[in-house]
Amino acid sequence: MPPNTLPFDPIAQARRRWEDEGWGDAAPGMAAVTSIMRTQQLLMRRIDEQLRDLELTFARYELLMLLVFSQRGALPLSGIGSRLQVHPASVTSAVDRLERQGLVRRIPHETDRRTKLAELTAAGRSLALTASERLNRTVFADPGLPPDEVETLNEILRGLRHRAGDF
Amino acid sequence: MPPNTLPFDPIAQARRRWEDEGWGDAAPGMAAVTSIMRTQQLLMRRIDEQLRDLELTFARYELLMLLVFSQRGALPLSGIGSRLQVHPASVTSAVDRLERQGLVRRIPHETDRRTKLAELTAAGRSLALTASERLNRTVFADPGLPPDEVETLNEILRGLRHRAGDF
DNA sequence: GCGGAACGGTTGGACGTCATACCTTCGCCC
DNA sequence: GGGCGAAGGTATGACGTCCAACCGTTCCGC
Repeated sequence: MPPNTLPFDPIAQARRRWEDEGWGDAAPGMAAVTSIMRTQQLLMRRIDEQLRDLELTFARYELLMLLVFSQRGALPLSGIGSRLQVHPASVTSAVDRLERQGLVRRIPHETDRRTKLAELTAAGRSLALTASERLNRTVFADPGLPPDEVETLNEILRGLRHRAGDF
Repeated sequence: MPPNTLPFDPIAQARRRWEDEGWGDAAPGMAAVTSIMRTQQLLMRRIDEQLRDLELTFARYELLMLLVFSQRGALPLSGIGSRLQVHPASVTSAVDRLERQGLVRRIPHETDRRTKLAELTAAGRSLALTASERLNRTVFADPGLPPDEVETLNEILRGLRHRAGDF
């Protein structure tokens, strides 16, 4: 991992260059998009670092938590895909790995023979809670922002996601 | 791509479940982190869709733009890595592809024989500008937020990145 | 000066994501 | 009720990211 610290803000610099180039109308949006990308990268590293010794990734953690909160402890793969907004092939791949790890089982749908459900195992449920406890403590409880900015961020991104067709 | 639109905000739902679980102190941060992840996913798709027929990805586009703005049109691979905050292996891989596409050339460093520079070709510079024009028009000029929220977002994320050691 | 530490880059492997193509099963409509 | 399109999953392959290990080069301290 590159824990390098730059001597300046690369995004502010890019924004100035955008303006110099005559792209002033697009400069704020460029900065915002780039900021999101970079922040995601930083957070993802921080999270995966916490999950590494549990042999989980954020993608698989999210999938597990989805099952934990799904009462029956089982969901059709298609449901997982639309809930997490990822490609069907990604779901297949994640469930494959979780199944190999013994955290999830594939079971047939009651009536629809096309559909398969991913069902949480006891080990899967237990590991999901361990991981949650750790992420809550080391990342979510202090994401790196004052509480009022966390809320502002949530509101702004909620609007963006809504307009982007997320929900 | 899953252009699926959910009938509710999945992050708001997750937040409520976090609170029900007794994790209220971590709930806002969890929502913020998850929002960043999901927003990045949406934006990345939107961008890659625009770049696809130029045979570029956002990662390679960023690398090209770095070179465009580097006066000499050339930078050491290590410099690219620390500027974009990506692993050296990722730089090698991106430059490999750009070189195959004829957009970049690897040239030796004047004095340090360990170092290689990635140098923009004429085709690389031209394609970078075409891609910029398109992204400015289709994404950056309207990222999906009102202008004041774009600025607020930029400020909040600037702080987060700073405290995360980005610069 | 010289020997070991640090640096720059590459390689190979793991994982996540997507696109495309394909198979099975379901559902609907004539 | 038969056929055809849609839906659920999977396989394959491309790309991006990281880690761990490695090689050659440079730097530095004794």
